[in-house]
Amino acid sequence: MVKPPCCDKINMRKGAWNEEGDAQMLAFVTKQPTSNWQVGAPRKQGIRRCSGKSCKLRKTNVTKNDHIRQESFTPQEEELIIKLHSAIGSRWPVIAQQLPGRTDNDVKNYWNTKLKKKLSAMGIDPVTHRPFSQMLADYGNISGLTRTQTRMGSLSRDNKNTFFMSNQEIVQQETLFPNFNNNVKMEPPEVIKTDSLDLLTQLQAFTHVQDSSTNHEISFTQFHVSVASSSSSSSSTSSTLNEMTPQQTFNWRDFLIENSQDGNVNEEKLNFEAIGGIELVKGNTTSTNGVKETTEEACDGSFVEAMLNGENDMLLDFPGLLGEPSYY
DNA sequence: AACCCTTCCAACCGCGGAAAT
DNA sequence: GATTTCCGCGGTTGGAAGGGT
Repeated sequence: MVKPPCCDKINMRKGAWNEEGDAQMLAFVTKQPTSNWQVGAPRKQGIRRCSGKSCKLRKTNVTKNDHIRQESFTPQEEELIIKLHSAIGSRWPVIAQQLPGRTDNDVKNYWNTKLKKKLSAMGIDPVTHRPFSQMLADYGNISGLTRTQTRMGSLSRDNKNTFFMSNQEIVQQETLFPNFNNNVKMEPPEVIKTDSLDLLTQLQAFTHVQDSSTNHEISFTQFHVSVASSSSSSSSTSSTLNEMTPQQTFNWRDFLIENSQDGNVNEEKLNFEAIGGIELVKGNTTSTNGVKETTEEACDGSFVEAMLNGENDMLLDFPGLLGEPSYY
């Protein structure tokens, strides 16, 4: 047995909503719990729209004036959108979370209609956030690398794209985004402010991958993030940085590096989850008596996302990232 | 005034994963 | 486990509004 269809899509109304439909919809959604208007109930109330999907979207737009900003995006918001898109791609709900008063659709529309063109005009590919010239140059150099080297090379180039632009590109960006090069500088601040943008900048900064045809290595700069103790340690969701009070210092190096307890072997293990342009990777580098071995795999970026959301007890939520302390 | 072009944004479409049966 | 629907999300479309000629 399967679930009955909520909507046969016959006699359903499409296109713009009118006042009558809005009134019906609002009367319905204010009476019903959210779980009810996600299914077929709206149609039973005479609202001739297919499922609650359309109602939900319309409600978002109708109630927009109450809490959503109507003015155009500020340069600071533009910068943040570009940085976040560079880091996590077109995950608009996540990006919109970092922009109070903006919906995911607002951000998406702004990106598609304005920012993509702006970046293209600057000679930067809005998909990879790399200069077109560099992409063309790289296009001829794809052969000859192993799979890992190719991917790590990509990560490296993405970071170069973020941090090491040509003078011409920097001038272009300074013209269009006066504050943009706050992101370009490699050095993360020693003491971290508690807002998401800085967290992202630091995430980009801590993984600096050097790539060559013969080896690659991961390094980072030590710095600290101020985070608060969670008031409810068992829950990691819905806490925001604004609600937190800095109480303790978290050291990235302590988190990322596991040192061997064996005094006879000089070992350390570096765990990482890195933002690499359009890629997210996690893995670890084990160094035994100076011999390094790195494993990597694609990841869903949940760790990065948790940090962006200010989930201060993220270490408890990502035990798999640290893995079992194994040395070999 | 009429037409054309551009911009903006609400709404729709289709996909993939989750949930229900 | 298989099948079907639900739902969230990214991408796209189309109409309204405004500006230029």
